[in-house]
Amino acid sequence: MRFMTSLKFIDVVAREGSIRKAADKLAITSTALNRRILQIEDEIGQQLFERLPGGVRLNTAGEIFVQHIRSQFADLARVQSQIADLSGIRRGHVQIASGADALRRLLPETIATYRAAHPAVSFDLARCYGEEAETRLFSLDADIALIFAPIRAAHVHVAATLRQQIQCVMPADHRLAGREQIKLRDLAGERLVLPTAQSGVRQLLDTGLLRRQVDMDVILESDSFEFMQNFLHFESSLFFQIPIAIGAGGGRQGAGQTDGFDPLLVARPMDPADVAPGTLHICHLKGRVLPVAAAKFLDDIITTLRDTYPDDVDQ
Amino acid sequence: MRFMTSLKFIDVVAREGSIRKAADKLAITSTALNRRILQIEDEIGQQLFERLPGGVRLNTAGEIFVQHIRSQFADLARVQSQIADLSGIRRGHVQIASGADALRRLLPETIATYRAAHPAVSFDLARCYGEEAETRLFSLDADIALIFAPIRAAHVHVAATLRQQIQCVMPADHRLAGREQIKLRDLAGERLVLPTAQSGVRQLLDTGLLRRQVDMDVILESDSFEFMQNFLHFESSLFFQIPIAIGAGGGRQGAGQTDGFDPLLVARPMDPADVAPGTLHICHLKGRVLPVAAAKFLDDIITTLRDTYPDDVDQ
DNA sequence: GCAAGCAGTGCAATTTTTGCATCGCGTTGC
DNA sequence: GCAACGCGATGCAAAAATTGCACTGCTTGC
Repeated sequence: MRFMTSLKFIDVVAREGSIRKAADKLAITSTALNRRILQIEDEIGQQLFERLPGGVRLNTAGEIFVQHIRSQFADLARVQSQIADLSGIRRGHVQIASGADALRRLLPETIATYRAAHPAVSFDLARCYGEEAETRLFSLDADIALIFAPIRAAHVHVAATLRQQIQCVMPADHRLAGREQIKLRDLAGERLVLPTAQSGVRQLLDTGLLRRQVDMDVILESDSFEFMQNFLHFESSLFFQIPIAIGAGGGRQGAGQTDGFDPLLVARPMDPADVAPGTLHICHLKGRVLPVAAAKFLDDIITTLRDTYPDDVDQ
Repeated sequence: MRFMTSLKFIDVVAREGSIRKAADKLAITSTALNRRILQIEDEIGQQLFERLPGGVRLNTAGEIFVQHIRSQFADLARVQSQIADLSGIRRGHVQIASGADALRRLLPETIATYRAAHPAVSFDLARCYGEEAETRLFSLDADIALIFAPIRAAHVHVAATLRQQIQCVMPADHRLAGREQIKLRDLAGERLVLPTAQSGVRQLLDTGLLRRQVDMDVILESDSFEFMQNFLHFESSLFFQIPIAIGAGGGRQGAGQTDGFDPLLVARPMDPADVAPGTLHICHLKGRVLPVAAAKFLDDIITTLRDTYPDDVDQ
């Protein structure tokens, strides 16, 4: 897109915080880039960057302008996908910011199904925590965000929510494996593997644990569910997941064994009285018209979730 | 704005319907313009124009793309005015599509007041009838529209409305000048000067006249209120206006004589039972964020109207 | 069937953009 | 406190793009 290059350049400089670094990334010389920026500032009639000894930084005008640039790019993508849609084949690119939970099973499955129907659509998955996901929506680096945590920013529109009760995952021969539900006091003396403090699952657990003085043995913290799950094969301990991450059916949350999930492990729900259910938020930027591909995929996700967890989806 | 020229070119070609005519208008050769368009079509990967023997015409993809281009321009204007606002002085340009009614007194006064406070803001006034005003909003050739007629299109957002009773204007010595209200049957035998059929005033009159079989003498039709008003100096007759066009105060609609209005003429309201009150709609494009200058002016207009006609403004 | 008007194209002139070398400036590290 | 470093800015020549001219092929209207 030749007619967008200058704008793209500004965006990159803003992200890199330095003309030279941005020039490297864009494979041109810093002088060429520098002059393009000077030229645009001249045309706008306003400085967009503060010149600092270590590089450049957006000033207020620049912030406004860069936000405009990003929305132009997002809008152009939407228009292109709309135009491509005219020819029957749906083309496009969908950018998703998601927590680790949804990346395990929900998104791989949903994306595969979607791509089977629309092979010309490509995807970009960024794993991140709640706040970063919201930032990505705002900077238009993500079309859709799946956040298992409260929504903070006002600019986020929640298209649907899914209630999820935290599951306790353990070896199939664990002493608690027979229980229908796990209570917090059952965890006393157990070896626990917990997600990092930023994780929504962890925050819900912490809230529950704060109220009750349960003496526990936290042997490990990790931000990788895959690691934690595999760790259980080597040392008998407990870790925590939400159903979408293990593919557990909604109605029969206690079913434990689920298709494709590790056969040596079982999942048992925590008692809702002890640990409150969390909410997965499926969001996009408020006021934004999504590209057709992204809009349709958003639809698909919500439909999939409603089919799987008919009672827990709200819109 | 160098980085927008190619897009501007496409917009002009779309409007002109011919590359050569557009090239003339843009003061470049048709070959240069032709190649820019071919290049962009190439970059988009899609034809935007159908080539006809007599010129070019947008195809569906082109329609979508041109709409995108126009919204980009409008958005750029908004961003620029927002950036200019940072430096304290409000700059900008406000484009208004309005019926003749509001152009007579309301807009001159309101714009003058606004410009006294913000001299760096310029205005563009296009006189047009309801449907064209809606089109202008959609093609982003107008930021704000004042329409004294029903709103047809779904893409128009009505920010405020003003009820207006049609006034009958006559020489001060006319036999009806003594009446508080004019009834349709009073018009029997009178010489009438009517606005054109497209006018909202005319449509309301016609609706009223249709129900009653009043025999009238239409001696003149015109789309110029100024002409009609001056005509009354030479031949005693009646014409019709709404209060905002003659600056009549709201509560005392029967006051007749109003500041600055022709001293030889008086205005008397039509009986609402005979001719229904009309509605002035103050609108902008739905979903659009107006530039600061336009947004503030819209505010000013509504405030002015509410001050003048406290009981007749709805929001 | 001929003139007029249209979009598209090859080629040379022109304008714009780029890269190199270099400057001035502020920070960092010894 | 001074040298080295990294930053953005600038003069100038090379490279790349855009442009204008002359011309083609096509359709329509007279």
